[in-house]
Amino acid sequence: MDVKQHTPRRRGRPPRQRENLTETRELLLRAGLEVLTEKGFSATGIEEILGRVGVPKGSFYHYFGSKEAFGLDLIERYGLFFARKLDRHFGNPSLAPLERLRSFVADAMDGMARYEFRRGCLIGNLGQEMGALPESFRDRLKETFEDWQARLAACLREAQQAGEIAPDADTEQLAVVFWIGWEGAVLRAKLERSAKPLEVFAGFFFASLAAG
Amino acid sequence: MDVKQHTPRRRGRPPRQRENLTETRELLLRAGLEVLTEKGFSATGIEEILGRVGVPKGSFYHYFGSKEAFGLDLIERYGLFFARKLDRHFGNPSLAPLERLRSFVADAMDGMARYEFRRGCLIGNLGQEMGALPESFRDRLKETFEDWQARLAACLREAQQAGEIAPDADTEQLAVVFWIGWEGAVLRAKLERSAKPLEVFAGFFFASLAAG
DNA sequence: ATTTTACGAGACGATCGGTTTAATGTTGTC
DNA sequence: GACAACATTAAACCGATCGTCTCGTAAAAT
Repeated sequence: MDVKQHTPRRRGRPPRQRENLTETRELLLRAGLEVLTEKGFSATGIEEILGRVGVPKGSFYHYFGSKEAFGLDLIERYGLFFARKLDRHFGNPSLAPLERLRSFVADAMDGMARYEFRRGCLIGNLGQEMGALPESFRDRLKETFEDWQARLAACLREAQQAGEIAPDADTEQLAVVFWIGWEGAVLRAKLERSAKPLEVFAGFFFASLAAG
Repeated sequence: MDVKQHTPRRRGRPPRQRENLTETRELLLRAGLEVLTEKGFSATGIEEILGRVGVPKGSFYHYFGSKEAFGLDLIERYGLFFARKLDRHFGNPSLAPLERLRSFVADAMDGMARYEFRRGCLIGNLGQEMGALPESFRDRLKETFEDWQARLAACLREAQQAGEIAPDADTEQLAVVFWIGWEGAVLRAKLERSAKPLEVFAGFFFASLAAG
């Protein structure tokens, strides 16, 4: 032991650590998100994504190990993106807790309208497709929902402390219900190309909080 | 006018009118339903369906004009199958109206459990996939949802007349909400391979009816 | 018997899927 | 500047896809 461990000083070009690994790769992920939220995983070919950013096919496997790895990356990325969005709303101190949820709803409706209700939720899309997806996706998708649920549950607890919802309400369960219904509403909104389903579900949810 | 319309008596082998038109064709539709509720439309190849029933490829295009036509046929078929199921429950005179809805929920949960939560709802599946589907599917899917909604709304009206839910409740809207949330719950049930999401959503829905 | 139609069977072709390969470009160190 | 290591990509691979095509057989009319 104790071989000369003192920096073997490898020859040749060193791998780039950061930054530009966030260039082409970044573009691919961004384009992938756009297409997958619209068409799903199995229905989308890798070439469509490549084509959008003008990257040749051979390059894909330089940046990602496989389509599956690309998908997993996308899930994590989208999960974080969405979690930040939630935090932005749920952590807004200038609104009452329930108003924060309302502001998220309005924001999400806006987001869907911006793309004419063609793009949905990546996690919901892949969840539905799960029967045709690599099994490795399942846990990631579940975790993502659990993460979102936890963030919403925290917001609902605040609402409870503020007296906006009944003190005996099960905020944990309510958070679960919200995401179940919300994903259903996103699905319908995509189908009908309308914000109506989102409105209807959110309306029902808030009304139930008030009454229950 | 009034040409001799009296059965031109076509020559050749007549098409099998019934029964056996419910043979190969029927088998293909049945198998198609199984696969599509599990994997969706785009992820499923026609050969997998053929393979399941041991029918050679050439036969497919004898019975169906295209994969798209097959899908449309399947939608109609599933819509009717499900409508009959709804009628069976919602028309059950031995139960109070709301109990009828509960019995449907129990039945549907059973159905999903029977296949270990691998198969979902065809209409929901295709709705989510809409971004990658022939546009002809959209109207059929919407119509199917509207049909189910109407049937549920009728049941809810009966519940209202029976005093099970508030007299000022908007039964039409409630029916819409139910299917939005239910489809979301089916999605999650498939993802988690568990009946929990179905229970949770149904529980919330009924609680809201009681309170609201 | 012969025609006409229904149905079964599978090869075929064109295309497109994800993936691999080997070659080319690039940027460091020696 | 030479060369080693890394970055990038062109081109090919191979299997699967949907849909077509032809051909063979079955069955009922003429």
